[in-house]
This record gives sequence, structure tokens and C-alpha cells, in this order.
Amino acid sequence: MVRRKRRMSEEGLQMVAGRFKILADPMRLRILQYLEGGEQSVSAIAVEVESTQPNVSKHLKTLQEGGLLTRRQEGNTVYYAIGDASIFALCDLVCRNLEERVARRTAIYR
Amino acid sequence: MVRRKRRMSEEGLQMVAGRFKILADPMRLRILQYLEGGEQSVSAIAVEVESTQPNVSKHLKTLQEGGLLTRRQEGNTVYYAIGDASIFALCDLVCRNLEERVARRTAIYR
DNA sequence: GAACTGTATAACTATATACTTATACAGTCA
DNA sequence: TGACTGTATAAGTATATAGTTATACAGTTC
Repeated sequence: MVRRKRRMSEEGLQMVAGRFKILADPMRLRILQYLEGGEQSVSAIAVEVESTQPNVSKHLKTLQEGGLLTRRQEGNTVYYAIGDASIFALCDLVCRNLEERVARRTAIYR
Repeated sequence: MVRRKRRMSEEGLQMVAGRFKILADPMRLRILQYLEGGEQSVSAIAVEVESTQPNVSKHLKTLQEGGLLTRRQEGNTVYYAIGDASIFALCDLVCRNLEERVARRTAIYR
């Protein structure tokens, strides 16, 4: 795998930034984390993440339009599910990194 | 490597979201991309990314406080450099993912 | 000291967005 | 049809932040 060294286009940078922006919200991360356990309805998600139905609905729309979730309607209720599992790799990278930083900082005082 | 299934704390979610937020800006991504080529002064960065010195200075502060850049002062000029190369792994993941999505969408019309 | 250079900050504006409350809309069931 | 349920949207508020312009500050050189 060769590492690209070309400069990204303005459009590319905006796409990447947009992707990060979707993930830059604790509530959306909570939703994603919950859905990692499997598909869930809007109302169930709202209960789990302790927010209002309209608020959750809007976040779900954001996530779906970003391609991170899939939407499936069955009768009256709508089920959302993870549509792109690669986000968890991203989150894990960030988590590991933050943990390292905390560990390093702690080590100073040890 | 075992995959953690525990729910993250509210504080943890905020830390992760904060990290993503730092990366959720095209200008900051441009700065990071430029610094991938090595340490640079504030004014050089401002020229490269085609922005004003104060704006760049503020972004650099954000990046440094987030632990992504290091700061070194030599006489009158300040040099910033990548302080955490793991961000490029993040960006690459996102880039590959977006490219895949574009490719898949394109394939539909082929 | 004064003049100059490079960087940081202050003050302000404009824009985006997370959230709330109220309401519309779609589907189900009597 | 009407009542009910689940979801989406509209309208409004509050907050955050990217950018600009002006200015302060630190370091150098004369």
C-alpha cells in the first residue's frame, strides 16, 4: 500500500471534514454505540440515549445521510442500523490514542 | 486484541467527540497536510493555506491544545510540527472509505 | 532607546447547529 | 371514519466557532 503524498482537493478536504463532523458529537456517538448491538427503533434509541424523540430523529437523519446508518420502515415504526462498520475502527483508533495520552500524562506523576 | 463492548462514559464520549471536532475543519486538515511535509513557521503555513496569519494562529493553537501539534519557538518565529502522526491513519481510513463509497455509487451507472 | 518583524489575542460578525416545544404526517386498528 | 401510535419536520432559542480587522506582545536589529 503506497502512501499518497498528493495534496487533497478542496472538495476532498470538505468531504473528510464533513465525515469527522458527523462523528464530532457525543449524542451521535452514543447512538452509534447503541446500534452496535443491532438494529433499533427510533423510540427505543431515544429511551436508551435519554433524549427526546425529535432530537434523536434529527441525529439519525444526519447519520443516515452521511451513510453511517441504514433505515428500514416496518409498518409504523422505523428501524435504524449500522450501515458502515468502519466507523468503529475510527473510534477505536481515537480511543486508543486518547488512552495512551492519558497514560503518558499519568506516568509523569508516578 | 479483544474488542471492548462496554459502554463508554459520558466523559469518554466527549473526549472522542472533541477529537473528531478538531479534525472536522477543512482549514485545519489543510494545515495538517502541509505539516506532514515537516515543521513550518506560522507565516509559512498562512501563505500555504491561503489564509490570514491570525486565523491560522488560532487554528494552530486549537491543534496544539488538542495534542496534534508541537510548538517550538526560535527567536522571533514559531515553528509547528506534527505531534501525533496517528491522525494520518484516521484520515486515510476516512479517505479510503469515502473513495469506496464514491466508487460504489459510480458503479451503479456503469 | 526606536523601528521592525513575527506571533498571539481582542473584539466583532456571520453562520451553523444542538436542543426544545409544538405540530404535521403516515400507518394501524377499532 | 376516528382515535391512536410512531416518526419527521417546523419554528424558535441558545451556544459555538470560523473568519475579519485592529492591536498587543515578544524578539531582533539598528
